[in-house]
Amino acid sequence: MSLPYAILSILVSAPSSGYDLAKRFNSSVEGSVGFFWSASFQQIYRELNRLEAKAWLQAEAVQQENRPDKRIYAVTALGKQQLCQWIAEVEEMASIKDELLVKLYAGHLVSRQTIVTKLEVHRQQHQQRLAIYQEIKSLYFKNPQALSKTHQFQYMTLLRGIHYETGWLAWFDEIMPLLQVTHPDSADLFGRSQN
Amino acid sequence: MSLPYAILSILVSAPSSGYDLAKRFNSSVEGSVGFFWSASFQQIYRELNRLEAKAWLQAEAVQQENRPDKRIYAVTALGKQQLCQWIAEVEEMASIKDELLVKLYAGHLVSRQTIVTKLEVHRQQHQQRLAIYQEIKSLYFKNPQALSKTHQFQYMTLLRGIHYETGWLAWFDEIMPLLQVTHPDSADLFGRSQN
DNA sequence: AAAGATTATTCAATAAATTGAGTATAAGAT
DNA sequence: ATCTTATACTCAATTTATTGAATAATCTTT
Repeated sequence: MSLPYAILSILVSAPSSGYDLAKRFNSSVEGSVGFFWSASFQQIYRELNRLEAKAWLQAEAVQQENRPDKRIYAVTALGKQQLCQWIAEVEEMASIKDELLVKLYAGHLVSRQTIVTKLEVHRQQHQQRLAIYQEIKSLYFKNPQALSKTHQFQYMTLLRGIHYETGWLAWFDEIMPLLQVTHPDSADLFGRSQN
Repeated sequence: MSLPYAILSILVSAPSSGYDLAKRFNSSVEGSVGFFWSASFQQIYRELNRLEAKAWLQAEAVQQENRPDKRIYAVTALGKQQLCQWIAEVEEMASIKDELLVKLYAGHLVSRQTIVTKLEVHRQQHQQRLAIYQEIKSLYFKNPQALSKTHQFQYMTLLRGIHYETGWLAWFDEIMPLLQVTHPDSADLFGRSQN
């Protein structure tokens, strides 16, 4: 389980409240951290408490005037040491769990239109994500040579996001034509939903 | 949770034992289903029992002479109907949980070599996966136009795997040079591990 | 003949993730 | 003045996933 380490990885360069962290883990706009790790706000708050109890994090209460007060978490020396140790460990390739592909695999059970519509929706979502990532790139990473070490690594994860979304789009463009054509030998000239 | 549906999706075109299913969900060689959904054998056996209890699956005991007996599961009419219903539902984009990218994000905390070595290992793993997928493509999907509907959809998921791995390789090739160069303004000429 | 690998499956403890409700402050909109 | 939205966080029930141990038959290797 890497959620605690994912939290540490962010906090180590940007101390934040649970609320801010949750946004970075869930929104594709803010921080783009959600691209490589996602977690619900309940998960994050629970984990922050655990990490504080283990003294890997320390919290500072911040009074605010225009909003509710909050607690800003920062990584302790111990936390940083634990994070470094974890980074050095060997990790497995990330496993994928993709509902769309499961559905596509069994796509022969439903109408072509059902699948095509789904693919069109997802294509647009990936397109939008890509646009966001490219926006971030052009705004904050205009000159990659001049980045600090910290930002250099963040830039690399952003590039991964861009390649990921580009890969999706290329795939959509390759398979869409396969779906729209009805082949003469397919014995399926009337749009029936069965094989 | 889509594990029950992922199981149904496979069984609907290929009735199998739990053991065979588990292999398809875990190995990148056998069936390539593990590319888009992964599950442990314990998870699969538990789910098979649940699905049988709900009558979405029916099992047939098969006596074998050269191996232990087994139970072959097949999807019932009810199971097929439930699967179709689920496919028609709207699904979210798959969320990603990638340890490597978390570690890369915090890569500034460790030595460059630590990161470079990791990336080289992963690059090779993705290269190998791609080779497997391309092997499957050239063996079983030589002539995409002539595929049955069922195989056409399996082919599309295979293509997704190929695009995915290709995207990883392109990314590795883009970022590796960024890591190996020490910039004159980086104030880090001696390979120290800190920022 | 014994040891290890492969096939085939079950059980149980623990950890983690999901879902849903709930609390509270304050800003802005209708 | 009330409704909605945003900020900020907590608790608890349920479901899922992970981890580890077992059982048992057969085949292969030493």
